[in-house]
Amino acid sequence: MMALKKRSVSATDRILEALEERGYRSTAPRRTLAAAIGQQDRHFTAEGLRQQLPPTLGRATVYRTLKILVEAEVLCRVLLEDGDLHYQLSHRGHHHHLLCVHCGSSQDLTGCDIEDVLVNTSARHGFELSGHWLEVYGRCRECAESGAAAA
Amino acid sequence: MMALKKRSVSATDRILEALEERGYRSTAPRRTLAAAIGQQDRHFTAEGLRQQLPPTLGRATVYRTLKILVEAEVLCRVLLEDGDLHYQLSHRGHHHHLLCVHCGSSQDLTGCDIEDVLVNTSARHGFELSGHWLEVYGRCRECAESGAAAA
DNA sequence: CCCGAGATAGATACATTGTCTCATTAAATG
DNA sequence: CATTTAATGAGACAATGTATCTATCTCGGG
Repeated sequence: MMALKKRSVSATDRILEALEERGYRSTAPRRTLAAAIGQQDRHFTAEGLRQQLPPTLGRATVYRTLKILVEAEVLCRVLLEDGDLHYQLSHRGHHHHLLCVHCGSSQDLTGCDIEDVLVNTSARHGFELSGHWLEVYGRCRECAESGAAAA
Repeated sequence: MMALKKRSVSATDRILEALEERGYRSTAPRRTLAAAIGQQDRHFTAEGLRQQLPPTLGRATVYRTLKILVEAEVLCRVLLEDGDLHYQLSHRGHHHHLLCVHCGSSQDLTGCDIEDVLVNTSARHGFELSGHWLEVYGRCRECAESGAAAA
């Protein structure tokens, strides 16, 4: 039999590779963290992640590592509608998220022309655009079709 | 002579009216707060505002009032590029901000078709859009023209 | 004009999320 | 395997906001 899934493997490995590429040492705490992050199938909070880790793993280590991984673009930060900051695995460089407010899933927003619209609109204001932050909230196809109560 | 400016007056009044409309009582702390907010010409933080107020005005009161005003849509929250949360007077219901990373000014982003793009793009993902959060960072016309160092 | 119900204020404890310091430990390398 | 230096974990500290509680103030009725 062939392997049925290799996602969790590759996510964990991708994290470890990113650390190595950047010259960070391979340590037991980081391997533990990488494995835990690789198992997340939703966006997660720093504290939520920490609860899934051995309590011997220091809080500072969790935050330090998350920060490194965001800088390495392996993780991206997700701002929920209520202002909560979550993290999730990042698949591309710059992208946005469609966040389902009902089931908590998220999809990457691809093939969109938002960047162009922003550039044009900003230019009309004489504004020289350097960056932006966008989060989109709503209900994913599954939740919409299952007739979940509207928000 | 006619009055040259009535902006600060109307901003303060607008805040007080919004409170009254919603059934909140007119109290001395709220009037003080409204006056202080009316004088801000930039987005501000809760703590920054507090420093401009008499220290007898409790911290909880500042936060409580800001929260009420955001709910009343008199103020809106602005997320800076570094993650800092600021507040500023809101002029319209739903809108976005062009935030100058150089001088700290902000303009409202109007006459844009971002909403349409979002609706269409989301629909392609089977996503039923209910809301979004967008902040745009860059340099305003003045800063761009004055040749301020690029970010 | 005063009273009483209920909203509000301020003080302060607490909560959350994250950063900093520092002594100790562990990884990489010759 | 010894040395160098990054990384760890514990816990103090910081920033920002919320919850609790009692005293006070506002507003409407009498």
